[in-house]
Amino acid sequence: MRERLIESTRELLWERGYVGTSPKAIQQRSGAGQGSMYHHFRGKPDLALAAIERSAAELCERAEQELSGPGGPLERVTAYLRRERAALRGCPVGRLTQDPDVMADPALRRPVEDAFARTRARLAGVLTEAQAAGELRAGLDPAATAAALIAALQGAYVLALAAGDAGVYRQAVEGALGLLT
Amino acid sequence: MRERLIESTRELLWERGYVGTSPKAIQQRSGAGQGSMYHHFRGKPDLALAAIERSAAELCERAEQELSGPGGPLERVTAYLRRERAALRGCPVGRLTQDPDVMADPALRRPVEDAFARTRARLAGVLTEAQAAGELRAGLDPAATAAALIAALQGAYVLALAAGDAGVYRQAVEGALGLLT
DNA sequence: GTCTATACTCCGATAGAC
DNA sequence: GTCTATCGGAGTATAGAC
Repeated sequence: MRERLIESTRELLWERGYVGTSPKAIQQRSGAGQGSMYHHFRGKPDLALAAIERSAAELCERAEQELSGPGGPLERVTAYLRRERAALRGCPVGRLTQDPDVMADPALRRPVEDAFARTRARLAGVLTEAQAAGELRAGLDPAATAAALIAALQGAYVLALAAGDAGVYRQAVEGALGLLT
Repeated sequence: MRERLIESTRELLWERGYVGTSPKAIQQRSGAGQGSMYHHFRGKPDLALAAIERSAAELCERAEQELSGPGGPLERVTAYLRRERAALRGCPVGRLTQDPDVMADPALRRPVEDAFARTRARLAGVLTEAQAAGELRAGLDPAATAAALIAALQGAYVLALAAGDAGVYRQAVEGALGLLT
């Protein structure tokens, strides 16, 4: 049951954010009762913490898969950027950033902060490799470029959601790749 | 009073989103009473519509100022990207995109959709000018590049919020400019 | 571990007096 | 135009039985 509660909370945080997710909704989706939920977790923030930590870890792992995968540095960056993502669902971690109650709680906020900091650093590292391999213009600042690329991904979700069209996500990603190569 | 209600709602939508903004909070911030609010507006969605339309219009106008301002095409794009923004407050329009209740209501959603569609188109136009002037690589797709740049801005807010540091916003913007020029 | 009962507050709105 | 009263439901939890 503990597991079902965490997964249901992850889904709801993704779909509706922290303020928009009520204990009752979590119970209904997971099939757990009131008592069960408060037995496993102290309350909504505690449950949210478990859910957020898992989502943040997943974000890092998936980035790591592509950025440490096979192929040359620029190829790996391209694979990372082009990965299939559910554009119209938004980013499960990036979304939390817009939630004042999450950002106001240091415990809830830390996993989000760490996930982006680590991914930015990892991407910057691969960009540095790309420069060393002569695949990328030497004049570019790897850290700033990494920030710009990850920002483009996060913003691509925003534009796709605004347009109600996943094609806009892909367009933005291809635009970023066009600038990079 | 009508005016104060709209402005208070704009602020609250910006800070806390649609789900996180209650009629009571609007009344307290604006100084209006229950009766006053429901006299001027039919309810929360009606008031939110007025607030969202104004914020969306403002987004377009400010973009227009820079993109139609003085200077060469690439210079105008740079001015647009580099404009001083309250990074840690997020984008008042982009934020709404993460709000399922806003996106589910066609009336509330339209201003958001239009604002981004128009800004993307306008920026693509200036990028085309830049290509014509030889200031920008001819191989780039203006529409995709415009989407990528606006996405980078929107995502820069996300990264800055995650890091709790406005410097990250500027870093991402400079990274995008580095790729562009 | 899970269930039911209970509590208190806030949400979003309506009604009618002034 | 604004105020107060009132309302049914949802949010977030605690207590105690099973």
